[in-house]
Amino acid sequence: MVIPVNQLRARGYRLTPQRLAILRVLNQVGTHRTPQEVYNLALKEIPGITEATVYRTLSFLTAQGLVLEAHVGNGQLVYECAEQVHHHLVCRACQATSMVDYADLQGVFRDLEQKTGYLIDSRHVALLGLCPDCQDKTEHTTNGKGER
Amino acid sequence: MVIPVNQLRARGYRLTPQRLAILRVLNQVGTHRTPQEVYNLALKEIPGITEATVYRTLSFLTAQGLVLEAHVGNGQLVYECAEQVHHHLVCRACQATSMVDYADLQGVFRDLEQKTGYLIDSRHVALLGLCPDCQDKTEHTTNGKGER
DNA sequence: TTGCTTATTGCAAATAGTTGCAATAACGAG
DNA sequence: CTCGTTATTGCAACTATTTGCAATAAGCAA
Repeated sequence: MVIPVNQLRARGYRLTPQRLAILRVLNQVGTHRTPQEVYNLALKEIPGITEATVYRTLSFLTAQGLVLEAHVGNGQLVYECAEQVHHHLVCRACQATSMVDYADLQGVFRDLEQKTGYLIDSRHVALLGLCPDCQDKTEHTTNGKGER
Repeated sequence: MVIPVNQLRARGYRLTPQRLAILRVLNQVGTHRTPQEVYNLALKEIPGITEATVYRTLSFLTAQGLVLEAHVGNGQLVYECAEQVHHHLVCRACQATSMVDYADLQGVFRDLEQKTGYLIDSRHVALLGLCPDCQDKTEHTTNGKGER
């Protein structure tokens, strides 16, 4: 993937080593990254980078549309590259995530836009649920705390 | 709305004044509440209640399905009563929210469940976008920072 | 009603995330 | 290449959220 250098500069923003490093980190792997993970990985490239910068850069990149932000499960904020439109299924028991490129969802969004007049830009929705494995496991202990 | 006292007790949990107060707070108004707001309101009923308890109770009630949790906009965690299945459209410019009781979304979820085997229990999805008003406003200044 | 078990709370310390501000450095202009 | 403007960073203080642990009190049984 090509880092959209020009996009940033064209909009009057600056292309700093910190931003490049963070983009590179997010490009490395195709999965979600928490701010802490991003920080640790970026630290290898930019030894002096701070957590504050990572947090600020992540929301900046999100605002610029270069990065997608999602709340996975319990409330963990995660980030990943805004390469293509896709969604996630997250198992609330085992935290497994599957990526869903679900065209139909887009269709529904489009309908919704027509009905409400909203312009929906959620290209990254995380849906909570139970994966097949955990459905089996929790069939008997519905409590989540054991039965005592 | 009736607080489902029995549900909690039946599952072996206890019905404490703190939990009742928090449920009452969330029942008072039909809108989202941040943990801080819940804390402030609960404080009026239970003078000694702590923030830790509020946070713990909110996630407890969420886990029990009595309360819905959603990330609105920027990453604010908000809670509200789990009265019925519905979703939200949140304008990322003016923070306006509209409630959507959108049966079609449920249909899509059902399809997804069939394809993936997941059991989806997201009954509260917040979709980000631009409301009609803000679309007009931002037509000219797409930057969000002025143009300088 | 009294006592017992143990889920839940409050407290305080720990961790996560945000923000103000002065110093730094990107990058366009000359 | 050098300079000036100002976006961005680092630092440190601050706010938000989580967690361990001992004390408390729900709710069952007698």
